Amino acid sequence: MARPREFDKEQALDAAIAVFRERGFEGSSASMLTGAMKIGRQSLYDTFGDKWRLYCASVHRYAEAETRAHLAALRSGPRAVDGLKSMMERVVAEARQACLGIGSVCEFGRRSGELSAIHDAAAATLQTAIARRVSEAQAEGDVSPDLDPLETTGFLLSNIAAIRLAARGGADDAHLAGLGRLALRALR
Amino acid sequence: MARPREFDKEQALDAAIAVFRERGFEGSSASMLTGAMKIGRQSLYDTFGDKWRLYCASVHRYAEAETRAHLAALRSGPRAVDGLKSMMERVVAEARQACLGIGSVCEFGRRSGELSAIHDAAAATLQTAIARRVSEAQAEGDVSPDLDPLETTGFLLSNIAAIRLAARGGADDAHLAGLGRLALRALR
DNA sequence: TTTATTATTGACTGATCGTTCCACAAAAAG
DNA sequence: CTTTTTGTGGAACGATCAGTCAATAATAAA
Repeated sequence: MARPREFDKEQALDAAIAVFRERGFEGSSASMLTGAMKIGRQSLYDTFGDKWRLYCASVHRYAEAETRAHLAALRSGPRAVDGLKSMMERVVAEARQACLGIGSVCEFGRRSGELSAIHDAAAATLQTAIARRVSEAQAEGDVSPDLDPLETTGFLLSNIAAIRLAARGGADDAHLAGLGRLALRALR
Repeated sequence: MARPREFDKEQALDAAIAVFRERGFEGSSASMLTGAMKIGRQSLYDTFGDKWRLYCASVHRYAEAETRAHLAALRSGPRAVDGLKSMMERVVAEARQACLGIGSVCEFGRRSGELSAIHDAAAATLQTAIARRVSEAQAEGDVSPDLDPLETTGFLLSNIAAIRLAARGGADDAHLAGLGRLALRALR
């Protein structure tokens, strides 16, 4: 048979994600990418197609990993509100790294259907999980009963983005923690 | 004497702002800019220096106009909370146009001192004005007295960014209005 | 060893990038 | 008129861009 691939595809993708997070699509050159991924230029094109496909694959992988992390935090117990709280706390703790989702939304808006589909899929998964947790928290008396679970979910998701954006803008940890705290306080 | 300038400098800058808002710095080419500004290539370099200086001038002018609009909305009466409310409502109403401030923060983070200085100056002006209004609203009983005015200001500013980001991501008007409403509800 | 597949590398493409130079047209003041 | 300044547009700069081709080396199964 043949010579096996010498580099790990997903590991290389993670390196590409790191570059795209910091520099965006337009700001990342092929040489920056191959340098970070530690693969040859030809391997990049053979394995991932072209720069745009690599970007989409990066956003997709990033969105899946991020969704997984959110869902894991949401499962924190014993009460549903504890899950919501640890979700926000994780966001605050990791806000120093730029978010690829926000970056791609800012850079492309809704111009690319391919990209929008990736975002929408991840957002839908996350939305149902958070909304369920909000409803539970309402039943447990930790979230005001006169809040609409779906609208509240949108509020939380949008505040997650806001925290990451503030971090990108240079806000310090205390400021970020305050934002997380106020977002949760808004639910009571 | 000499021939006067045939185009209006600030009007041309507004056209450049429109391009940068939608495409970012890296995504905007010199030909796109001169096309939108309706000036020759040489006039661009003579008048604004180079692409980066044009971008900084755009961000600066945009930040000043945006700050002015926020301050004007804040003055709405009769109660301080009405000012806060109309500020948020204006943001919701105009969220369909991409925000150049968010775009530049996403694209460059804190990499450029020149850009950061522009943001910080605008943010400082806005912060003191909003914080004053929050304190007044507390005195009038419309905002919970156990909220820190400065922290609350940061929360409002960050939610303004969140609303604009949600709009950039494709959220409909009802969703945006809900975000504005919940952000204000969080103050009571 | 042979064969098949993959990685690496350097040279190269055509395009576009930001930017400069230059020549010429236009307009206002002397 | 001339002078002076400004705008325009074509040509071209070197650099970099994404992407391709081809040759070579490496590796593993048959």
